[in-house]
Amino acid sequence: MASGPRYHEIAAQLRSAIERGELAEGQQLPTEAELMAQFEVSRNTVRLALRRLSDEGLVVSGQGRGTFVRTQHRPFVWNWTELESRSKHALSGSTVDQWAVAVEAANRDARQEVRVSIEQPSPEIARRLGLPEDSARTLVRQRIRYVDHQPYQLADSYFPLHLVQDSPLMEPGDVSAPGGVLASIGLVQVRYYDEITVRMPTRRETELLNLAAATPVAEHSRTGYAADGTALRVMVTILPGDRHVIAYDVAAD
Amino acid sequence: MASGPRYHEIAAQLRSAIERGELAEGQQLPTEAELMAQFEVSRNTVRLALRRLSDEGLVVSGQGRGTFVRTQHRPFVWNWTELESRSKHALSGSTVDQWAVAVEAANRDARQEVRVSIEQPSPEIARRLGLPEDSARTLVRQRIRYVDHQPYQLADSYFPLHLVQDSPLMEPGDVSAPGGVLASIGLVQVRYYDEITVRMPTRRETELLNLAAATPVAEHSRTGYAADGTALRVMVTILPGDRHVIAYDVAAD
DNA sequence: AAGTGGTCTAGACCACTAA
DNA sequence: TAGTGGTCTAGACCACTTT
Repeated sequence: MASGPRYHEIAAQLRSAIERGELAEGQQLPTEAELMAQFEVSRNTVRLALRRLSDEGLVVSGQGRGTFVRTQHRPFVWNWTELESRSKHALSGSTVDQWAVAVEAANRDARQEVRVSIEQPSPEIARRLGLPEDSARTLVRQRIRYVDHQPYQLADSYFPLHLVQDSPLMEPGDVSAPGGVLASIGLVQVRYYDEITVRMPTRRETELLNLAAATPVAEHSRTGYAADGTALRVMVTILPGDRHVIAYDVAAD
Repeated sequence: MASGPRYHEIAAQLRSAIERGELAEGQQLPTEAELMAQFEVSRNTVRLALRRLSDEGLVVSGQGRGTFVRTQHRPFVWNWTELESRSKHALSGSTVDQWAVAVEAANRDARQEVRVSIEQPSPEIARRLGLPEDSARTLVRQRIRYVDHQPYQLADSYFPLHLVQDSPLMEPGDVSAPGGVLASIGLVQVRYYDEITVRMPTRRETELLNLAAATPVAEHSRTGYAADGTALRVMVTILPGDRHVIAYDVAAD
């Protein structure tokens, strides 16, 4: 049996039941009391086993409700090769955010809360924007984005302040323009550099995004450059793993 | 104080000490016995607090050793826009795997174990390769890749069997050729489609990659296409979040 | 009101690491 | 050998959801 700890074995049996489909998605697992009786162990041992499954993202527990096999969100595919050009080539002159366009194209409800502020950039942001660490100031647009009224992602944009002074970007609330807001004030991005890291969410992210236990996030940061190589914008997006797929099209040269 | 559970408060104090740098990277936290005395709680409560920090990826515990502030690996940046062309344009006619080239360019030791087999593809792989789900057969090359003798990533490639029959790809062990192995047998990839998802590792991945608790992974799948639109290859790479950064260059059109 | 998981206690022995 | 975290027990009360 090569058993190891008791709770590993209990977790293995439950995991196997889930993988065989014996416990279907969304179905309730036996209660802790039932598992105590079934395996003849203490409650703590049962809870260790359930915790192990929860750490693997297989189950979720709710106080007063029970423990359930985790259900998959329908993930949203973000193709970062096309995302920006979508709004640029949009036929309508609508003043809707490009993100909202993509979401509503999938027949889902899009909404976002925007907070605008002026801040001294973190060393990381300053580095990406090619700004001096000390004196620089950035315009920050922090958004919380909702799809079908569920929090979906965080997206914070950083602009060198001197480039966007007195532009519409400093207005609170959604802003947009045909061809993109940056372009409308003469700042044309010709290329992007994207970096993606994978990590566990911070407590703040867990609360803002209402994340279930054991839900990792992708931190996607896109730096946009002008033709002369100047960095115009950094956008840092926090994408919960249970509701996003990140996609790219790449030409082999 | 808005306290909530006792162990949340204990975790918050320790977290704050870490963020302030009072507890530096790699430094040992107070032992569980010390924390019991300091906060006047039972051991279980201390362990709940530590577990909370461990779930956030902030600390790691080792039996018999203690609990320590987690140290950052030096992450490896994978630029998927350039990765494939690197070997294609390589000056040397060396027979080294393109991945190994990239790693050794960073002055690190690269090694991989390769297992070759012929399998019926999973529905997901069959879909990506555009093969019928039932009858199809694929050549599978499963690799475990090591950097400086530490497991680093898993990379499984899938080829439609009829395309690579009797080719060098069916040899076990490393294979390569100037310009790429696929190209050397007349299969030229002109574009790729990449998808990235973020999730917790399976138990198997945890063990193969020797992952610390609360280490999420990126699952990167790249499908390569010929000029006529035929899918030639799917490569699924499992990248642990604590040692990888994924990068892309994107042209704004 | 009954039943669920969440928090917490007090104790015990075990497995592993380091001195 | 001493000290660490890992596993496990038995019991209690609390917070929340459902009926």
